[in-house]
Amino acid sequence: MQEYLKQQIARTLKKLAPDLEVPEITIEKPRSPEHGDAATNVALTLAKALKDNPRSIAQKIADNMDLSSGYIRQVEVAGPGFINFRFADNWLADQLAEAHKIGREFGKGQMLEGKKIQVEFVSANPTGPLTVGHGRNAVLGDTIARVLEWAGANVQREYYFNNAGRQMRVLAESVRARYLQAVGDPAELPEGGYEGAYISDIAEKVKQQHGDSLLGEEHLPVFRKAAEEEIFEDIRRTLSRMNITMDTFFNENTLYEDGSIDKVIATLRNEGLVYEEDGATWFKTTAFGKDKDTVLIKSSGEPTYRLPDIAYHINKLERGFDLAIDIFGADHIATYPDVVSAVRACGFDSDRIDVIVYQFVTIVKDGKPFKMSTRKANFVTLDELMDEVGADVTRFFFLMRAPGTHLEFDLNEAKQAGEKNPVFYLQYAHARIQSIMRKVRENYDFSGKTPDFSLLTHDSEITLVKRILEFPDVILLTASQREPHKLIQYLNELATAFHKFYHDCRILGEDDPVALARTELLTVTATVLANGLGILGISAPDKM
RNA sequence: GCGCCCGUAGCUCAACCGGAUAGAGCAACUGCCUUCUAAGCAGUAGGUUACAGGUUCGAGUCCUGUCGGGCGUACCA
Repeated sequence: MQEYLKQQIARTLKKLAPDLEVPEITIEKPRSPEHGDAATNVALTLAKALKDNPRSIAQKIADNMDLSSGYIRQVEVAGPGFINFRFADNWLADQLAEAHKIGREFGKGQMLEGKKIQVEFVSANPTGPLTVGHGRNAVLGDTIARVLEWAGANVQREYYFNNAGRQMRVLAESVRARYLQAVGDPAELPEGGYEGAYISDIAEKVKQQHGDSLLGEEHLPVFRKAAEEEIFEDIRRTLSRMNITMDTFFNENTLYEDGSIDKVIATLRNEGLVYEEDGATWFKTTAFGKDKDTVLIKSSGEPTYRLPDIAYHINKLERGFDLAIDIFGADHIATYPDVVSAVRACGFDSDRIDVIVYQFVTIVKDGKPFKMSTRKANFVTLDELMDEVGADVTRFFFLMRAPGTHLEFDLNEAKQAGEKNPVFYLQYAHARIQSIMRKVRENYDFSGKTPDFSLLTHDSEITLVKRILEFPDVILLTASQREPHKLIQYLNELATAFHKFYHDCRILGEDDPVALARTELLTVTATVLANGLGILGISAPDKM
């Protein structure tokens, strides 16, 4: 519908002012229903270019539009120069019939048809279980991937990790220390070692497998490997509980082995952006407006994480993705401009990299902010959270708010959320419909009959139909802005429209034609709810 | 100190990249179950959009400054 209106308006403008360059026309759904079903502000934006007042322009457009299709019932100039449209009922009925025919696929779009997109997320190094802090990243990444798929894209979910650095060495030493303790050796955790109980669990497993044959320091790699495998296994299990499956795991080490790292340095050096000083190798970030240059290789010969980051992003583009999306926490906000600068300096199109920065989750426990640290074992794991509130509520909580806002996660509140939780509002709507469907099947036989949606004339029915028809636009909006909370907001409105319908209109007891039209209206409603919840990775139960 | 993000109802958050009367949920108050799930519906109350200027037909949204919070600002990841 939006597209149709845009076309009509553009055509009208061409007719009225042939020389005018047709601007981007935006169609909005007005906040207030009194302003119609759709509105545009083109007249306001064109006032200057046409040297005419907005209302007069709007009136001319309205008078000259071709509405012979019959889809628009009313065109109206209002306020300072908005043009408001009202949809005709037969258009609604036609569109609903179309949605009904499409069935489970309703809402899928082609905006990103043929595009290869990679979403990289979670990317936590295997040093401990995923915490609530990782949750927002994981759920955002997965949901954005899902909605991009609905918009037509071919999406790959990738997890980037590093199993070789200092972190991992300390982790291995920590496991070894616990192992030595377990076999009766009075060892101590290394400085800055990992204190979590899971370290002892891993040590215990190693002990069961190897007995006390690993006393010498040369066996450290065994502990490292055991820790990595155990923890990764754990992470995978947690992700899967949350309905997340990664397509690929990318080991940072690959970039050293295939020479990408050296190539990046060489290319940047060629561009005059790399130099040596104090034994270290520097990247001239001052050339891109930073007040300091950045170390790429430390004087110890060890690269900083920024170097592989650059190589990694180039690698993504070389793999042929039209778009590579990163899900980053606020702590990375200062580093990605360097990566983008370097990628561009190496001759790649950095517009193909898109970074979504989300603000941190503040955990509130017993009314107080709770500072987490993996190393000090001071954290709430995602598993613990899901044990308390379930995967659906966990996902919903992280998706409810815009990524850019600080999210306050009150554990006590989430735990006692129970039936007060907003996710149940959506699930309840779906379950309620299924319950009606069961009753309808017992009382009616609609086999082979086609619904006549023009019988839907009640206000509550019309509102529900309109909401349903917005779904494809919402998918595209959510996909292009990569903000899942917009979908949640929409589903809330849809559920509200349904609950209102439920309150005002009945099926059981109505004559066949009306009952059939309403039943199939609910079939489509349930489909949209299930599709929407599916994109959020949340279940749509048939019973509650 | 400098850079980025944020500040909207008592609380948690929206507001479709500058549009019409700033909206939901929770909490509070009032109604509605002999009829398809009351985990619901209808209603009341709640606001100087942190503050002060500026830009224009029009600002919660853009620019400047102030205040308050978060994150960076490492030869840590």
